[in-house]
Amino acid sequence: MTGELGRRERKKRQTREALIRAANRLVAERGFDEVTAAEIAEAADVSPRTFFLHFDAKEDVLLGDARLNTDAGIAAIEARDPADPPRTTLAHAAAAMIASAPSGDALSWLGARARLIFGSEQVRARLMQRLLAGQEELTEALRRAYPDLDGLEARALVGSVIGGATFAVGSVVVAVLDDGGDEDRVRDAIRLALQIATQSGPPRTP
Amino acid sequence: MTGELGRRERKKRQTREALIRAANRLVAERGFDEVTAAEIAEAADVSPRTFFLHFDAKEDVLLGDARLNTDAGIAAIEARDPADPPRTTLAHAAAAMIASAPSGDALSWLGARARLIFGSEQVRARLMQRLLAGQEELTEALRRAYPDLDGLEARALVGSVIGGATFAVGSVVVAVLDDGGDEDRVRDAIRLALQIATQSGPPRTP
DNA sequence: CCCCTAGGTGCAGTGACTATAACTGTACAG
DNA sequence: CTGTACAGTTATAGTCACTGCACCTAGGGG
Repeated sequence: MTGELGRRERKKRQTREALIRAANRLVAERGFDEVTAAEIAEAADVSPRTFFLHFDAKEDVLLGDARLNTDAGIAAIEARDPADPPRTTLAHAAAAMIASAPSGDALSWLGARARLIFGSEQVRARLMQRLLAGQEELTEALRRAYPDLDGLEARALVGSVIGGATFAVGSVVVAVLDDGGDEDRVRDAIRLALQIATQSGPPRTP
Repeated sequence: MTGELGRRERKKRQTREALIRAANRLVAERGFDEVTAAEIAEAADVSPRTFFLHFDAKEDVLLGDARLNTDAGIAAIEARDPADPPRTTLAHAAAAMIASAPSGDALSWLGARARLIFGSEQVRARLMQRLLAGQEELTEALRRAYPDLDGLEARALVGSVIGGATFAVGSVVVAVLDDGGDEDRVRDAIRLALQIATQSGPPRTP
């Protein structure tokens, strides 16, 4: 067992990569709805059945690994500044989840793929669903970090911050893309949305 | 043309009501995934095709009218207290949207149907998707109410508050239902989640 | 060299959703 | 009262996402 991967594992990855590459190309050319899963498989030169052995849903081929988002969020919670209140910690977690990328600069990755991900209502919805699914684990992580927190309160906090950040980012990205915005403007918009979503609160207290 | 509806319209409503009743009964008995759209149509004594003429998706038969949610939110924004900042106004809108009911006491209605709506991941996801779809109109309403607000900022604010409230409520409702909670506990949990989601904000400034 | 296993394949099936064309009762004009 | 336009419904026949199953083949361990 060295760090190297066996031939089997390498071939599996090749197949997966081929599917991702084919999907990105076809969807960029024709749009998500105009491409069938079978076509993606065909373009990657594998059987249609194989597509669904690698991805749980057609949308997932554009979204990377779901664990990645959740793990990034959990890591951010565990790396919290002990002085921060839960909401602030969660704000960092939300930013980490939304920007989590396979490698390299996260916001660049997201900016470049924003058109693919947010260009279809279905893919957007699937992304939301996946972030939602990760909430349970995030709540556990938050309660570990703040043992005094009530269970329902923790859930509400996690949902509030994660959901808020996700919707805020989704909304501005779609708007910028509809306006013909390029990768840079998408990145700036994401930053703005995260800032607004996580600063929160009425200015002072009237 | 009095306030009365013609026979045609009445029959259409009867069909729709029959579908909703059949769906509620079957789903309560067997769960959302174990009921096909064709079965609901059969139980309502209409053709499967008719089902999809009344509802865009199988999930929608449990969710009422999408316009209802959006309109309730817009109404809340238009009825704002001029002294409130945008975020506070949006908090009211979010509460109105989530609790909007066909008639009568909203939270009771939601509490009673929570098991049906939040009992299936698919239905939950569809609800989120619909709330998301209404964001554009809410943003317009918000900008009408606060003309100085920047477009992207308005979007981020709407997404942040609506998404936050939705995820928070969804999360706690599922938790309470999983715990075997009854209608009353669901109502209380919704109230708590809305409060946490809309109070927001780290104590002061970082 | 052999055997077990995991990735991949082919096939047949389920179920959501749709396009199309036809049918039926209602409304309404004349 | 009658002809006609049209909305709601229907039957038919799809398309497409996704799944279960039996099978094949190649990797990798012994």
